[in-house]
Amino acid sequence: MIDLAALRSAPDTFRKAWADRGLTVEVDNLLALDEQVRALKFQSETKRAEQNAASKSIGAIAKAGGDVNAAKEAARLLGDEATALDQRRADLEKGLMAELLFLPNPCLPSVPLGKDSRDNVVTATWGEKPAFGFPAKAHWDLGPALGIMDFERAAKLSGSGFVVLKGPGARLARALVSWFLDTHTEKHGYTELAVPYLVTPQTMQGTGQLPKFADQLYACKDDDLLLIPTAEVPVTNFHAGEILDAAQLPLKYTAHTPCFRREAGAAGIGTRGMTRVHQFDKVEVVWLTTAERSESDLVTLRGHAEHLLQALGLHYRVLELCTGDTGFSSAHTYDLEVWSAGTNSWLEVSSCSTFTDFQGRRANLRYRAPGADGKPGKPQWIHTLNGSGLALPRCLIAVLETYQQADGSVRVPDVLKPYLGGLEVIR
RNA sequence: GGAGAGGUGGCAGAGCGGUUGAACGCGUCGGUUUCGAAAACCGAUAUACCAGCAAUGGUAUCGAGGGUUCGAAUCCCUCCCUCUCCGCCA
Repeated sequence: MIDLAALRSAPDTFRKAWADRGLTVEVDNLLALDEQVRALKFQSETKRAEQNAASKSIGAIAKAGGDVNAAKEAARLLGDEATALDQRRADLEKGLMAELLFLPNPCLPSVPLGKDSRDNVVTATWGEKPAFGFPAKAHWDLGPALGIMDFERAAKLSGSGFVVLKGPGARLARALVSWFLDTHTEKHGYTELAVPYLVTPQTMQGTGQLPKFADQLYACKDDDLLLIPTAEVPVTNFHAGEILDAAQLPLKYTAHTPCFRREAGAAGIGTRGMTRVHQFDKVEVVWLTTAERSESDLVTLRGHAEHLLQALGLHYRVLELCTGDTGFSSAHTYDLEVWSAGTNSWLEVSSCSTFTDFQGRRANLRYRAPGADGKPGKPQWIHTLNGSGLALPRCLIAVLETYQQADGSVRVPDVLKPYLGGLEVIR
């Protein structure tokens, strides 16, 4: 959620920021609505103050044994007026909020301008495309042939967009999760969380999935709970409503969860195999930090995700997303894309973003730092960051396709061997 | 799921429907004292919004939402959560 006070003081900045995202926002309407809300609020509060004063005097009159009926009637009228004004305020404000919740976070000024993914900027590339002396296969051929990946039986269980991993395939996925988590907690200083996969609508709103992206979420309607599309949701909201001590920051959390996504409207686009499925595992990293350091922390966070790809020996590139392709809640995003040798294409395995105070405001995440005079300062909004570290299916794809051999077997990357009981080759 | 108890400020814990935004205590911060510290004493210690240069004033918030009333932390209803016992269950 954007800051209404900021919108008031610099409407053109927001207008331009939203235009850069390809969005036309009727800023003047918002401001007019805001003005009405504020005026009504002032009026109703003034009335309420008069009523409170009147009520207070009734107590004194009654105590003195006087007649209280006239005063009661006067107070009742004041109360009715205040209620009427406040009702109008509440109606208008509800409408205003409903609009605000649909407005995306402005991108930082440094973000490259652009319309869509074609305008994203490649800022770095690591490693090289693996060279094979044979035609490289895609994972949807390699996996089933090795007997570690079963799409047909998955479809029998759950329909399209699901996969069953089997034997060494299942263990390889588990190895990746374990190694990711161990690396983040032991080398990068993260605290691991194991969180609920079902959350309330309120929680979804905190990170920005609701109200705008309801159609992408699986909902358990009988219980008013939704399946998380990413660990970002429960982890970022973990401290929702709290005022943290500045000395605690930054808080760095990592969590492994399955992620559930309806992928409505995505059918047919890069959906073959397990590149885009309705349920996948992911290790996420989340930072709660301050405005002063959120941008530099984003680079650090991205480095933690990159470290994993490098240690796995996977060829990847870093994209800086343009204004038109940056996600709704994000102000600045780097994507990491790994090379799929079997399909000659790049696959997004991580998206690292700073949300500035956008989620902090929605989730009511604040911190307090000592002021210049040493006394506790005013609460400030927390800046949130997150990144995949990393998304499982596409890492699995990249590992299989990168480490495949002529006979269809797959070598196990060195860092994962301890997690696979020393297994060298999946065959 | 059934029965019961309860949800009040950072914590602990009071609160006849009427100067209660909320006692007392602890904690925290500032000051006095001290060579320094402890102890003691004094004072200050929620959040948001609105008006104001500011001082300050106003409104709201005692799990959430409704209701009764001139007035609700206090009464009523609904819901949520926590705890205890029973049932069920990985």
